[in-house]
Amino acid sequence: MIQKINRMSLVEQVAAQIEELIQSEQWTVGAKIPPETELMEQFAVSRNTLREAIRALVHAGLLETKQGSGTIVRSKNTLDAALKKYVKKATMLETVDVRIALEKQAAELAAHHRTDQDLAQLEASIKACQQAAEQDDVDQFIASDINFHKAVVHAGNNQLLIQLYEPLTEVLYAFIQDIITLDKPFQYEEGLHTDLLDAIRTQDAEAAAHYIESYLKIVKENVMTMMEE
Amino acid sequence: MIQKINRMSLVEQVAAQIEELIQSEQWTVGAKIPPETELMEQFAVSRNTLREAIRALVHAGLLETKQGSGTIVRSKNTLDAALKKYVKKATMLETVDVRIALEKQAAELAAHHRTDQDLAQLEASIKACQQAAEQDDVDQFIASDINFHKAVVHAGNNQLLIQLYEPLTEVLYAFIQDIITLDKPFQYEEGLHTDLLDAIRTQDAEAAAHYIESYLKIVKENVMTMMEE
DNA sequence: ATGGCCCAATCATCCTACAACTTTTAAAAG
DNA sequence: CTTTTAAAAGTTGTAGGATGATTGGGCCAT
Repeated sequence: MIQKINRMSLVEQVAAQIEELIQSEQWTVGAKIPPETELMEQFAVSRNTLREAIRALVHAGLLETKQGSGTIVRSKNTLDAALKKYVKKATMLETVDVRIALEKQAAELAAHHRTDQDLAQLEASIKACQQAAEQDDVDQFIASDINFHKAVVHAGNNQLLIQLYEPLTEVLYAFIQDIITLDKPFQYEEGLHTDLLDAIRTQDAEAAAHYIESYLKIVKENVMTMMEE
Repeated sequence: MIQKINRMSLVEQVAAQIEELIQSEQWTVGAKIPPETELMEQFAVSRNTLREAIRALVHAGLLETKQGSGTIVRSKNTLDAALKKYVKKATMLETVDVRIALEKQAAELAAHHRTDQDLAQLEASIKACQQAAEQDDVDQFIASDINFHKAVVHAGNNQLLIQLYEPLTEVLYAFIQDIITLDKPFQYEEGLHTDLLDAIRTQDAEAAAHYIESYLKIVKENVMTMMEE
């Protein structure tokens, strides 16, 4: 059996290797990578070739270059960057509907697959929400609330779903902030969280999906009223 | 309010312009773009700068270069390429669960927002399935079936959701082929499609979600039995 | 300490040259 | 005239060098 020769261009090879370095966390997010001159030697390619590879990853959102300063690792994967770009362009209403879709499914999966560790994480998130609420710390509360929802999605144990969900949260952060601060003197209804937690704990998928739905229905209504203004 | 100075590099500017050309279909998918020498003049930048811009878009999956031949437009948007890459790496089980999440939500939305045009498209897809089934044309049937599900998602009228769903279908195509050809002498249960169509027509969101769920549960079970082998 | 200046490091852009590959053209062979 | 072969032209890939622009740190005078 004769195989086709895999003729990857040098640029692609270099880019793939750098991606691998980032993926394996040998180059960690936030860290500065070696300067061009050094990388030229290490990869044994010309300046042009190296720069094209780096530029490709910069455009993909994995790296960020600053003239005069250097190049740093910005993100671990491409999908995250691409999704963020798209979510930003989408309307808030569409984003919420997608969030409902993903989070509902995640909650059902969580009810099936949740581990003791997942439950502990969920409880910790709820406790953080309580504390933030007691101290009237709105920012902290939003962060904790989002952490709770992230924990639900993580408990679902579906990597692809997690990858898709993650970028949504960041975009929603600013929005939720608006709702809470604008809408009403913010008060924490703990029941929304604990009901969901109980459903996941007792592995009642149907109830878990129901609670997510009723919670996000409120969010959706807030979005729609905001759009009317 | 002080704004940051927008200091876009030449490469970014060129890349953005090319992306725009592709997005606006002035450069259509499959068509060959002008050679480097020509683009250098048009953008009034050096070859390096132009090449870095093109390379970024090649890496993103929008363009494809072949040495000695030229560069062609490969895809209209970045998300599609990035998602495909990720979905390919994900397990089939995870992919199916994500598909359930998106398609269920889309079906509910479709029940609310469907237009007469959407209904006509759904009916046409069902008819195509029937014809393919009568002629025992498996490939054609799978294509028609996928078209039906795409039509459902499109009827949901959520661009972000559509963007996320689209890449899943391609990956699932080959898989569905395996199920049908391998599992049993393939027979078309028209009820699955018509029930869903009726639910969407009568705007019964709950029933629509239910039919999607029961349909995809079968798919999921097939995936799980295949994985055991 | 503060502000201004210089200097080294680093990325940005441009240029030229050549190699590798593809397509077209034209010549040569039948 | 058709087919084959070879040359030529066109296009992308890689290399190396040169200069400009920006950043960050160190030095010095105030």
